[in-house]
Amino acid sequence: MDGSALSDAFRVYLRNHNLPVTPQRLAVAEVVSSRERHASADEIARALSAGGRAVGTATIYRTLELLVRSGLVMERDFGEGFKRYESARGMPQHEHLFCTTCGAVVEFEDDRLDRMSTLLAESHGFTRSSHRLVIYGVCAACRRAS
Amino acid sequence: MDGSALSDAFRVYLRNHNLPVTPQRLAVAEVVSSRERHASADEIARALSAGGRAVGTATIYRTLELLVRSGLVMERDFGEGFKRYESARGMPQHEHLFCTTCGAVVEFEDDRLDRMSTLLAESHGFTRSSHRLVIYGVCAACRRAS
DNA sequence: CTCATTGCAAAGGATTTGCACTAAT
DNA sequence: ATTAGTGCAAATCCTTTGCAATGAG
Repeated sequence: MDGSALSDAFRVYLRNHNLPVTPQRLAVAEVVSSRERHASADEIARALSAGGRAVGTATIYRTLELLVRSGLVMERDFGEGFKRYESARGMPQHEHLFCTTCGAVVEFEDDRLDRMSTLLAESHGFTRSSHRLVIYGVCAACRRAS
Repeated sequence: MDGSALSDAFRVYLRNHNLPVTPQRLAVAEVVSSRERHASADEIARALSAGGRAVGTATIYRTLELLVRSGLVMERDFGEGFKRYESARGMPQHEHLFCTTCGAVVEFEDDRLDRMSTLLAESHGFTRSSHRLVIYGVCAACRRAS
């Protein structure tokens, strides 16, 4: 039950900002980093409860806000009506494939998209800060099953 | 105050599906098509009230759902916490630039992105149905003002 | 000790739903 | 006449906030 890479980095971040390192904060960070699938606030709450370390809803949201602000976690929105969170890990900018049948998410990187989006923004007078691409479709498993 | 292109098409859609053509439905369609800026449900409600043709919130949402299902209107989400709607008009698939300072939205088309997203999906075993790209940045006007 | 965090419960904003009433066909 | 739509208000869902009790530094 040693700290994950994310919770270690979060600990450092909190210290550097003179913010208390609490077990709740570390627990939330650990759950986010332990999930392969992008977690929603509700899923994080359930995982913590299931592990006997229940954390209040407000604290979960407040911690997620901190994690996002620290740059350690990315906030995602796949149009489901709520947000999902994923560790920023070593993937600085990446895109998502979302299976509209089972909700599976596949990530991938593509340098061309990064460059292209910057150029597209500039050609319309914008200074690009980031972009978000989600491709919707049906994954191989679901296509086979149908 | 004759029907817009959108409300005319909506009328046809409703007839073809044996759904009643009501003044509320046409009014919502007209407001959506009359706005250059993508409208939120709330903005549509205000516009209708301001025009002396107030429509109940529930009806607005139910009508927007119909318009989306008909393919005449597209639902958009710029991460503001609510959805926006825009007439599908003659722009089949297009991308968005979102100014993080003033909220302005600029639309543009790019065939390469369409083709690229299909290929990217296929290379990961997905059958693409659609994609959504939003580039976040600062528009020329806001950059100048800062 | 002092000040920030926690958790609960209440508040909020967007969207949905139940239901008596009204209108379209 | 039938059948579906409308509007209101209550209900839901996700997220935020107020505040007394608690814990970190």
